[in-house]
Amino acid sequence: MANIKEIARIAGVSVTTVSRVLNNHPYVSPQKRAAVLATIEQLNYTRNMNAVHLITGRTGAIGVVIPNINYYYFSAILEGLAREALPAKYRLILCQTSYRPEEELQVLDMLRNKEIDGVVIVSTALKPETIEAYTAYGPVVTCQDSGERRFSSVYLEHYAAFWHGLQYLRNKGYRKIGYFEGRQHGSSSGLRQKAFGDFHRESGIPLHPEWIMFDCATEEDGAAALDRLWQMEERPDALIIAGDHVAAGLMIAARSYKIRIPEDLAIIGFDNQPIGRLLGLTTIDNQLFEMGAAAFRIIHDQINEDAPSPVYRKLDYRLIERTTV
Amino acid sequence: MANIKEIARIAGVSVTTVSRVLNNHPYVSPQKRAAVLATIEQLNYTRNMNAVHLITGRTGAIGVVIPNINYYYFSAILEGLAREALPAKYRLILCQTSYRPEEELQVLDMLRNKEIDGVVIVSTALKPETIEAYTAYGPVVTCQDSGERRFSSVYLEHYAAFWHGLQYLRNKGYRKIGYFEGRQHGSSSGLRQKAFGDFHRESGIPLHPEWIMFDCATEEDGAAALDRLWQMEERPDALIIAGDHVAAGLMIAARSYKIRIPEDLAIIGFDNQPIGRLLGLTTIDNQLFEMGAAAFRIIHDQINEDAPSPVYRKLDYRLIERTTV
DNA sequence: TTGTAAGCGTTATCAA
DNA sequence: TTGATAACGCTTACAA
Repeated sequence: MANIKEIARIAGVSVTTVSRVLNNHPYVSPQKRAAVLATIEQLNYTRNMNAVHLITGRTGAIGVVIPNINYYYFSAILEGLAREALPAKYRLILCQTSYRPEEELQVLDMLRNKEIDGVVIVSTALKPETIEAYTAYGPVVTCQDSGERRFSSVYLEHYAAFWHGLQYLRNKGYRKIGYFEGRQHGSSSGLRQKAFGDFHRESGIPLHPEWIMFDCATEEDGAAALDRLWQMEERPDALIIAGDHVAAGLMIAARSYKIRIPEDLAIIGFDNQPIGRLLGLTTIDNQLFEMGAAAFRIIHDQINEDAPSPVYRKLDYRLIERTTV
Repeated sequence: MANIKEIARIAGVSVTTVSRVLNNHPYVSPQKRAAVLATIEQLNYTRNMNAVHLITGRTGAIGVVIPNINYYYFSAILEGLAREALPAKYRLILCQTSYRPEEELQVLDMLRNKEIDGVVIVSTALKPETIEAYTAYGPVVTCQDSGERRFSSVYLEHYAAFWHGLQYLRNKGYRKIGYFEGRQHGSSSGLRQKAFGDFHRESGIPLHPEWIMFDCATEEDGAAALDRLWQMEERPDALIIAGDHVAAGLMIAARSYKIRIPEDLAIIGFDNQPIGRLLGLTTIDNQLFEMGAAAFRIIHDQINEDAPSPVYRKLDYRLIERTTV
């Protein structure tokens, strides 16, 4: 493949001039510019971007740490990210980590290696301290609340949002509340668990630990959790479920038990997913698209600063009343 | 940041020796190796990968052209791709294109620019001729049948699979068949449409064009298409639906019409998605994970050849009988 | 087993 | 407005 030197030679100019044409710099006469462009065309030339990255110290790429692209929660954030990043001419390097720390560190190491200009951590198993150590190499944004750390974050107040949902159930008269959750140990999940505990304590409603089901990640997990619940002697009359798709699985399974919703069992979901809309699921919207979009905007701003201070951006939640409560 | 020269200077060796240590080459004495490693540790050094990419002409990255990560069909292929690529130490550069040719060309241009070592095209709006032009710059694999082109492909026989599904419906006694499809103009979708037409012609079953619903991409589209269908005077007694999630949306909506499945309406889906499993949806499995995995394996093999011949890998489909037919 | 030096293909600097 | 030439940070002949 031709390189810039060859273009220069054939066009009868210096490599500097070719470079200027390539980068739309001023101070190139129309004649030379035309000659260069013609030669580029003729030789079907394009730059070797690795050389550009080397000398400029920039790559125009953002690394994305994401546990699983298959789940709505993550893919919606990613979608928001992509919608902002691609028009801004940034590429996204995706790393699906399944919460494996080695994989997550690999992306952070890419920042160190200069392969990427910044990192967006959608969800992680890493400790905040570990992430902080990498901020020396470039901007890092997480999509979860990590407190006032030395890196930026865009986050939803999971504690308040969950509390709001529980309060809503209580106001509607429900006193026996079950809870389906994804990961047991996770930043956002931990906040929701705390809200669940604190709410019961403060409102004096007795908490049934056996009605808390962890590891509900898929529709089928939701269905299976209902099976377990319905084998119990005492059952809840309402459920709060992290993830509308899990709630959807449960609702579908509920039919075979002839459970009427909300008469026998009220349900409130989380994420405002399309499947929940279809099922009339009452849910809490948490602005997933905006989360991704905001994360990119922060990274983008910070890439051009030399010692950026971390930004903490809180997103609002919103209860969407439909027909399951 | 420190560079290889500085490491060499401080460790008291040449840059070559440092490079050898970095790349685990033989012929380095234990003493020097130790000294180099100690210095690397001490200065918290890592390579600038852009320089490595420049000199080696490799980047260890694969570009992925994917219309939308949010849809199961695509994300499942991506998942399969990631499962093979990441352990092989390849990174995936994801470009969500929404079938915009400019975006798709951008990925192919990255191949030209040496930013990536190969391209996997999950689904595309580009003409095969356009793609062929880029094979000069590196290996390209598509996940759809493009005929015997100058690039590789992993594909499902959509025509045969769809025919199989239609035949199955016919054998079960259904003669009034409707059809929900995603994109009207698409490579795989075109094959399915042709199968639908040919099947009716050959079997003498009258085809009702009004029962063909295009642009069914989401659960809600499936529900809406049922609405339209149920306003008609004459209705089908069976449906073949490209995409289990669309079928799922329809099944959920069917409840409010009190439609019994399969007594009033039989349904056969496509993709074997989890939501379909939950609903007992009869479907056609098309090995999406394997499709992604195979695509990577082909790319991976071809990266090391200098003039690789295209590989055409056909995947098997399988009808999964459940309860909706 | 080690080191010198020549690339890789760009952009940046500085002088003309 | 132009062009030599020096970076950028690494790998790899080739020589020792």
